[in-house]
Amino acid sequence: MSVQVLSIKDGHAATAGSVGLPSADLSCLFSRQALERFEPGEAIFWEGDEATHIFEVEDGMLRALRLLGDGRRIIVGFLRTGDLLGVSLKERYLYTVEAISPVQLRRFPRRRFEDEVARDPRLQEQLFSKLRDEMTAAQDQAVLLSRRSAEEKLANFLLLMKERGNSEHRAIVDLPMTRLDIANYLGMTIETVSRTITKLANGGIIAAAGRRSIKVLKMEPLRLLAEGDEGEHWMPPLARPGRYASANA
Amino acid sequence: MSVQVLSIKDGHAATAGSVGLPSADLSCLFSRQALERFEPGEAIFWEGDEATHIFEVEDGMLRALRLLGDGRRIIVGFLRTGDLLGVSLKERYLYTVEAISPVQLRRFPRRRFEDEVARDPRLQEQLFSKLRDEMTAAQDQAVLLSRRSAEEKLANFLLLMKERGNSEHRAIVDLPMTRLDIANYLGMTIETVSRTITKLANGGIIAAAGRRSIKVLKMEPLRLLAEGDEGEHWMPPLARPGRYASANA
DNA sequence: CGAATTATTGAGGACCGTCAAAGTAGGTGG
DNA sequence: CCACCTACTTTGACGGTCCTCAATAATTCG
Repeated sequence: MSVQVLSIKDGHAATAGSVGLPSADLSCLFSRQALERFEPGEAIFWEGDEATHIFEVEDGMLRALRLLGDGRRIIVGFLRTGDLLGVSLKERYLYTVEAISPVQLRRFPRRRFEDEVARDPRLQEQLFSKLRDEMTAAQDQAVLLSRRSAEEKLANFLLLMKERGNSEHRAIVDLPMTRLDIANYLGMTIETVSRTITKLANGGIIAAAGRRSIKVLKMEPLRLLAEGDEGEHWMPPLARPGRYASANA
Repeated sequence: MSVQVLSIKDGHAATAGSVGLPSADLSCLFSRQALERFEPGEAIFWEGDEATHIFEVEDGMLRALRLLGDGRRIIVGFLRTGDLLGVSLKERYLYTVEAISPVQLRRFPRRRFEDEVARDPRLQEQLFSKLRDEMTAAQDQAVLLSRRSAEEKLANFLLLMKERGNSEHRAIVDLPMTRLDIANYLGMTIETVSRTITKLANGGIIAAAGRRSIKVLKMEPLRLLAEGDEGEHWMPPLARPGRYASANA
């Protein structure tokens, strides 16, 4: 396919593949880096710090957050095993990242990362793919936030966490983050998060299994709630209120 | 610093620097393409369409929107002169784009675009930069949507539109989009948008100059509103309610 | 086991969404 | 050129949802 290229940098000769595949995978860049551990609550970096490194999450869950002028806290995303951290940045990190559960990750200098990527079309392709995923996630959050009711938001959140959960076959959704994290991700208060969970539990749609995990009992009603098809299929047979937005063209 | 590398790919030799500037600018790719015109309301492409082209906006304003299952309309962004359209995509467009004002743009086949970019490190750099900008915009919208009050959201929106406005020196903010567009961008209703504008006007912070433009009279109060420092500096001297979110680490 | 943190539940009220109607452009045809 | 029609915007009244404040309950960790 493509001719192998010997890349030379700062006097160091770095083979870009030699015998087997070049650097078949972005992860290969990280695989030789030391494994670092972070305890829950610890920060990996802060919003505004100079963006010197890219990270790959080996294990655990993290939260990315921004602090507003008045002290309000906004969670812009949750990171899990396999996620790359810091690829979408210019000179400075634009959010703080903290460990939620015990975390293991590997770091790679941003400069070298960019050099390596610029050098290998396969890595380029993978990086673009990651960036597009991140874009999609950011837009999905925007869509999520513009959902109207608390129920709708939470239903969507649960489905999101379920899809990305490792135990794919089970109906158990892991929620390592606190209620405050959820609230700050969905743009509501912890009280409303709590009340909405209770409400869904009373409706028989979910069941709280411990505080940090939830079991989905009825998948379809949850999906319908998430799509905005409120009521109609579960507990209180409320009259369906009118529609929200109208098309205009 | 680092040794120049001649990269060879698929038998094509691409100079990474050579004499002059290769294709100095991403825009150069588009400059030879035919200029296309769209009238207000016309769609450039639809969500779900196969993503065959990349576009560069020459003139005018567009909206990018997604339709939810229940017919709700969500505006995920506004595009202006100079913006690239479709770079963050995989196989399919993930939103519909429609002209708001009369629009002129140029299109470029996505395949060729990607080839060209893969070939020239300078274009790569520029593309990454564009992608990062788009990322930042998406995240900023998420932050905007998680703002609490309508006033806060609208103040932020006005400042956003002002910054990106062409008449940088004036206090006039152009709003070519309808109230419905604004509402669907901020996650509220047209009535609330309208009421909030009236409220700001009554407070002497802005003045409506025609239907589609607004004059900012007092910059500082607007900034404070945008930051969540509500009241305190303008009309009704309300008691400041308690804080919303608390830190937790 | 006790202290601190996190989660749940309750009561009250503000804000914004809903429904409804009037007002304003803007455009087309008589 | 004005009348009329349509689309958009503004304003009003009302009710529901969710935020605020507050107290209690459940967990975690020393």
